[in-house]
Amino acid sequence: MKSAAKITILDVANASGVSFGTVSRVINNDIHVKPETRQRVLDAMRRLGFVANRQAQSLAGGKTNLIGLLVPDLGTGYIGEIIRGIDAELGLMGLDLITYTTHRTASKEANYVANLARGMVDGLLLVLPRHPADYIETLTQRGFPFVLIDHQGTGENCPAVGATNWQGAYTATEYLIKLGHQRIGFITGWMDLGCAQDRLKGYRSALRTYHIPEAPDLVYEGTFSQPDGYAGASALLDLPNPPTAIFASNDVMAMGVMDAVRNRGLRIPDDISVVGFDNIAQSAMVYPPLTTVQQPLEQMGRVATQMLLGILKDPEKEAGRIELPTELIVRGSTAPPKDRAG
Amino acid sequence: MKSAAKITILDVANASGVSFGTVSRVINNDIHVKPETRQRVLDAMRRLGFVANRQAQSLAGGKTNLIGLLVPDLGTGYIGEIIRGIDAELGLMGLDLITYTTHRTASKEANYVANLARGMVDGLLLVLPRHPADYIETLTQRGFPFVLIDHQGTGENCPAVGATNWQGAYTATEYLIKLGHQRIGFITGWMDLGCAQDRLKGYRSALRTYHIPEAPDLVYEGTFSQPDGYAGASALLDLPNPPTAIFASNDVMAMGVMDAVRNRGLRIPDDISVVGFDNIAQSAMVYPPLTTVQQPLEQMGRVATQMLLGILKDPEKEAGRIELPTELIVRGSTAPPKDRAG
DNA sequence: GTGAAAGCGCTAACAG
DNA sequence: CTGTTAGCGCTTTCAC
Repeated sequence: MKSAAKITILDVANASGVSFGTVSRVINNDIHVKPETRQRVLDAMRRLGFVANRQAQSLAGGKTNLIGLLVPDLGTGYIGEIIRGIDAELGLMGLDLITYTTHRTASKEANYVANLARGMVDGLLLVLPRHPADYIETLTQRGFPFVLIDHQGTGENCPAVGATNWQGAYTATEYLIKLGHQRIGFITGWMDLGCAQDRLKGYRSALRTYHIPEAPDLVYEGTFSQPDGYAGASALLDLPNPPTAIFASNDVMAMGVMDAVRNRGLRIPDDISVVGFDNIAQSAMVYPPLTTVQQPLEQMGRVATQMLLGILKDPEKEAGRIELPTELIVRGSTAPPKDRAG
Repeated sequence: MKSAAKITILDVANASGVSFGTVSRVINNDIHVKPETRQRVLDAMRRLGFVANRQAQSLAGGKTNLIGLLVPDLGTGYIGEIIRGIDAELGLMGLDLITYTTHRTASKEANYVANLARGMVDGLLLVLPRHPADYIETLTQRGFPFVLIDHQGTGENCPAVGATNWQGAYTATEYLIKLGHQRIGFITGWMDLGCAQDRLKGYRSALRTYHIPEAPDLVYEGTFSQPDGYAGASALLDLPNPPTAIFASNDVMAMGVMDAVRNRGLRIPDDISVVGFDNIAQSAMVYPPLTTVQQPLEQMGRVATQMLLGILKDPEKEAGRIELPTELIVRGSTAPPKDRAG
């Protein structure tokens, strides 16, 4: 007997006494096959354990039924949530997802994009791309379908879904101000990412609205990772006139902030209020539970996928940037500042 | 000008004045090409923006240079760590990784395996498979290379890497016993997974070693998810004679336990000690930091990948199960029981 | 309805 | 060293 790995439509054709063209029709649910014949082929396929070779299908057919997803990293709840949304939408359409991790390496990113766009997949979903400029032009001009997720293009108008980062940061800062905080520390994310820039802008706008002077030393530049939160908080608390609240540009950094605050024997929220951004699952689990700005991550995945499917169906369709709303989630890590409360 | 998406080796051949066979040699770093010719081809490739079509390469060449990874889920730090290890090893060999998420659906799992094993990838890495029995036999008999990660086969002897789950659970339980705990609650994981079974067995063995009677009502069956930790802890604390320590089969459930404990106004570790398993990044970040059993997740990814590469190179090579050591990490969530300490 | 034939873009012998 | 020639397994015309 032939190895199961090598069963081709030709074997199925022989086994069911039809030409291999007919087998192909059965595979592709072509209507022009007599039900009886179809059944015979189906039986043979099952009996032989036939599985179509995708490489060959795509090479011949020109499409792969595969969507490529490029993510900087996994293991942060952040991406997992987005993927959940993508998977859900894709599953509905019978498309499969293949995920690539760039580990924040711009060269890998561009390389993957080149490969994927070259026959591996039908469309691309790019989460938090680092240097999209490197390849977006190429993608666009060759008409390859793609959607950016959580990227604030630097001018380019391309299909993208994000969240209202500016608004979220503004609202959170405003909330701290209304609580009575005047000195609010801010820890940024990767400043080459639009979302990080927007959060900083939102923070600044809120300060301006409430006529609070911006102190440059209250802004610490981080990279969205936990140690940055720790280092940032340490630096801020070392200031001659330290802040009474710290707003980190994501939850992971906020965890680092909490750690640093506690390690100095200060209490949250009594001595220092802490606010994060994202509302990842852990933010409700830490102690005290973290006040944060929620991003609708799963929904962002869903919407991005829908956009991509739309472009796939009608390549002419113009798709711009969609922004989903953020929401302030107040939990236990924030309170009025001590000097005012006491 | 031809669209960049359609540049084939034929175009490159024409542009550089050689046959397309030579272009293929250049692509594959064949030694039998005059340096001068090679350079000319390389130049043409760059000029035309040529990228080889992977589908065609695999169809013709019989290999894809792609490794498939099947995971139940993403977004738990657990998998992210493993992937980091896999990526590192694969990167060294110039292989790419494509990740599939099964969302714990057994049918999806079997389906993906069938597809992947059929030309999509050269080898398969399966993390925490749910129903490997469904396809392992097929995979084995057709000689398709694969390695299971963190799966305790139910009898089958196939390539796998895991951790010393029994030992880890034994050590942690022993530690609690030596602290003075006599009533130790245990929350299991998915009991159809070997690792979950082993952890339960390790817990039981430790109790037996120290002649502590096993109380069946102290064992709560969970599914590795946070709500289970919450529910399990709630059930255990409702017991007429509640435990003084709770050992959850993973960190995520331990977070749920901590939550439940706190919500009842009890203090950790003063009133209740809590222990987890895995040592995910967050376990050091929660308050109090969690005592847990560390699994060498990244290393598991590395070792599994090395095994797979070994099998890929020499299919005859027999590979069995490898177990990597676990280690107890003592942090702030454990202390002697109150009645004994006080 | 179904068979036959022409590729999809590339690798891998085989000649020279 | 380089050109030539078969396919890889499948989709898609085009006939009948």
